[in-house]
This record gives sequence, C-alpha cells and structure tokens, in this order.
Amino acid sequence: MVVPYDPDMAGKERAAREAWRAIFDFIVATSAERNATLGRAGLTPNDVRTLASIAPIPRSMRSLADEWRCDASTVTWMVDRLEARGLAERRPHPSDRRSRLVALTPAGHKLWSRIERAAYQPPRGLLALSEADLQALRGAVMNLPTGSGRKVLERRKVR
Amino acid sequence: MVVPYDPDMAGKERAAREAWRAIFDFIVATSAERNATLGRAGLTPNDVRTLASIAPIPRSMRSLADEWRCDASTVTWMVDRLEARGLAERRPHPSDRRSRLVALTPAGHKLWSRIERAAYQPPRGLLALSEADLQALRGAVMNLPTGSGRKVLERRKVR
DNA sequence: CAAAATGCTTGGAGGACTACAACTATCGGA
DNA sequence: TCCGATAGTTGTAGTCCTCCAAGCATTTTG
Repeated sequence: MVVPYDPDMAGKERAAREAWRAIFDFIVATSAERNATLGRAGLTPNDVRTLASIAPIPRSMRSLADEWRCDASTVTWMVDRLEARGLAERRPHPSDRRSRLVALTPAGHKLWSRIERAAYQPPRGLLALSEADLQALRGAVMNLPTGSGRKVLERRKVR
Repeated sequence: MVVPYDPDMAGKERAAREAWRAIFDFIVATSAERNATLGRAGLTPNDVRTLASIAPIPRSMRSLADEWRCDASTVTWMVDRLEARGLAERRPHPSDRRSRLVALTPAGHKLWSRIERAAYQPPRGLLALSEADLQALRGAVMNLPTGSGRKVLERRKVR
C-alpha cells in the first residue's frame, strides 16, 4: 500500500494542532473565572454538569451514573444537593417503580437557561471567521469520536 | 446614532454561537475521560494545572497564588504534592531569600511533555478545514479578552 | 534601625466529592 | 412462584482541595 505524499499535510496538521491548542488554552484560561462565577451563584461544577444532563429531558439516576461512570451513591449525593436547593426533583418512573426520574423544577429551568446563555457565549473574535468557515468548524467538531490520544498515558502505574 | 443593518450578522452570530457550542460540548464531553486518564497516572486536575504553570519557566509560589487567586497555603499544598512525587522542586530565589522558585524536575519535564502531547491532540475532523481557515481560527481565539458574559450571573446572592 | 509589609509554612477545620458495603423495594425470568 | 438481577439509599471512610489564623524569616519603608 502506498501512502500518497501530500505536501500540504504537514503544514495543515500543524495548523490544526495550533488552532486547537489556542481554543483549548482559551477554555482552560477562562474556566477558573467561569467556575468562580458559578460558585458565587452557589453552584459547584458538578451541580452544573448535573443540570446540563437533566435539562433536555428527565433522566433516571442509573443513566446518570452510567454516563458519568460513577457509583450510584454518588448520583444520589449530587441529586440530593440540587433537590435541597429546589433546582431538581425526583419523580416516579412511569413503568418501573424501582426507578426515579430526575427532572428540573421550574426554578431549575430558569437558572439553567441563564447559565447556558453565559457558558456558551463565544469569544467575540470568532466573528472574524466567515459564516461558511464557522459552519465548517462546527461540522468538524460535531459527531466525532474523541480521538484524544487516550492511550498515551495509559501504561502508567498508579503506585 | 444609526446601527447599520447587516443582513449577514444574525446568521453569522448564530453560526459563531453554534460552532462555539460544538467545541465547548466536545471539550466538556471528553474532559471526564481526560481526567480519568490522568487520574490513572496519579495526577489530579490541579496537579496538571500546576505542571502547566511551571513548565515554561520556574515560578514563585506567590505568582502562582496570584494567578489562581487562591490562598498561599493552597499553593504550598499543591507544590508539596508534586514535590512528593518527584515532579517539581523548590529552588532558592536568586535575589529574595524569602521566596522560592518552583521548577519541574527532569522527571516532571518528561511527564509534562507526554501530557501535553495527549491533551492538545486536536479532534481529527478539524483537518476538514483548510489550512487558511485553521490559521484564521487560531487567530480568532488567541489574544482575546475572555468576553464570556461574565456578568450574567453576577448579582446572585450566595445565601 | 524599628515597624510594617511580604513570602512561605504549619495546623486546623470544613466542604465537595467518591467509592464500597449493606439494605430495601422491585422487576423479570425459569 | 421463587430467586437472581437491578434501582436507589444510607452509612462510612478517605482524598482533594481551600481558607483562616498563627508564626518565622526576610525585605522594605519611614
């Protein structure tokens, strides 16, 4: 099998790498501030993650534990926090009485919509790209497997 | 003052918003896996942040506390962790004997270069963009003020 | 030089996770 | 119907931060 030589490839990979790094650094650099803002609103990062997970549609505890790959008791703890603040509530599952559906309360929906607006605010400089570029960018990132070189550190002993 | 009507603007802002959301969601969705991988290597997210901060050049404890806006004793705690694992070390400050410079050890440099390679691996789909687009994207994100609507949640009481 | 400020560490306390084991209530299949 | 799996909770324990108060060494300031 012949690997075709593409003189553009090296430069392009480099460009992709640098662009991604810029994005990543931007997000990391602003995450502390973002978390601080949310913290001032009394929300931990985990609270926000939970809100995000149940905002589109009520979810069972089990499905949350699966998504986050954590123990079921951890989900109990996290949902308890939101419930104590009146942002989420447990509802009976329509067909399985063992299960509970976790849903946002009206207050939860209201808060989440505010958070979402704030969190997804793009950096203004993104408007420097053309609309076509932006759509291409979106398409490039969406629906992708992670591909984040997840094996690189794999063989490390935990000591 | 007249605000000029730009028929493209609405669509473009929308495109920027959606592209950014796709990127953000991608990073959030992969962050758990990233943290898990690092965790298997015995590193907490804070460990990684510390490594990143001192990798380019040794830093004083004070400058780290300022950057992270945390108590000085928190920095002591975080540097202690890395030092115990042989990844960082405290060195005397050349001109101020109160101060200490925190630097990576050779083992720390080695580990950091591996982490950096893994963490900054761009999603493969990014190669769908042209090199010019990628450079424009990088330029758009770099050197920007955060602009992340940080006032939206500001007036919330912490209770 | 004495006093105030600065850099850092230590001790103590508390919050936010996080998992494991044990237990209850249901569900589902043989 | 009986029994093994499943959903969720509670209790317990341990880690990772995080700050505050106090204290030491050194530097800077009046």
